[in-house]
Amino acid sequence: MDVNGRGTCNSTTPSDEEMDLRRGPWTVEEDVTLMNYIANHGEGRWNSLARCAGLKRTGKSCRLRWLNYLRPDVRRGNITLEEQLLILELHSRWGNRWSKIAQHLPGRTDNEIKNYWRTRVQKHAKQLKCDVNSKQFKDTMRYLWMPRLVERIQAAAASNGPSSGGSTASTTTHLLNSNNPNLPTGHVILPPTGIGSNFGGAQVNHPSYTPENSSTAASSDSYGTHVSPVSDLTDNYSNIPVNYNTNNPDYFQAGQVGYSDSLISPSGYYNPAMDFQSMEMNNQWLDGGADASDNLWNVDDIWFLQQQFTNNNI
DNA sequence: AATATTCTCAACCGCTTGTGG
DNA sequence: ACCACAAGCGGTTGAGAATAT
Repeated sequence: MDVNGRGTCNSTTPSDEEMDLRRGPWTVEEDVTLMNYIANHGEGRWNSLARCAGLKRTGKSCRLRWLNYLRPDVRRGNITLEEQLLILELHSRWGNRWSKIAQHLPGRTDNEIKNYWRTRVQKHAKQLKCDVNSKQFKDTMRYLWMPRLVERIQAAAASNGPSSGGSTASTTTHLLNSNNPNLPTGHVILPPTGIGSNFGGAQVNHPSYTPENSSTAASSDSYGTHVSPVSDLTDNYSNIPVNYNTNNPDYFQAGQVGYSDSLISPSGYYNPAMDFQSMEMNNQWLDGGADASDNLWNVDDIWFLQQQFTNNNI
């Protein structure tokens, strides 16, 4: 096979029938052909690239294969805890803007992040019997899941020691810090002390969003994609005093924007369908039945949620 | 061991946006 | 301003793998 695109490329556009276009999984030969062609000619102009390379594929298919699989800087393997945290955080800002989120996770593709969200995050929402786009679930992510991830990252860092690579406390801090180049500017989340939100009577200052970014988060994008109404959490609450009194003080710092809305706010976000009895029945939540990397909540978390829900539902 | 069910992820599809004539 | 085409994006599907029964 001439991997150099046969020298001169026929510029006519044969029909699909003439091309006898292939579909489905790529073969090793096709991968090699595509990689060699791009190595010699660069990427772009995907339709003509496919034709000139002698690939019986659509340009779209070639582009996707290259971007999601063959590109040398594509990172494969499990999503790390830090990456999970970043995905959750960025999704809370931008919604299903997978490509935009992927830009902040070097080597990860939008497809991979999208798959992660669907298979892991939506699975948890399903297990909780609530909608993944519900405020209830988003708050649960923000005030339980994400802090839990931070804990685990820091625990891993502590056990690995400061000199080890990968997940270190400084890495975590870096990821969460506004100086992190992977994060949008002005981004500050999960400082070490203080919790402000009214999470079950305890007010929690929203950790992640400033008034300026909340306005952008609230807007819908040009695709009409749902964007997390994060600003709903911050709007109108900037003057509410901190009144932290939960037994879970370590996750969010007072400051930034006051935030008093909650899972169980008087506005009625508590959903009785979020049934912790059933959660307990589902031992995945309690005994590690799920993959360890997914099992972000433990008995204490669930007890905490139950207490908060109970106290505020009287 | 056989079968059913669930999970994962690569690939496709349809739509929107960008660009050049 | 309009059209055609390419590129990009997010949603969805389906085959194979993994796990449960």
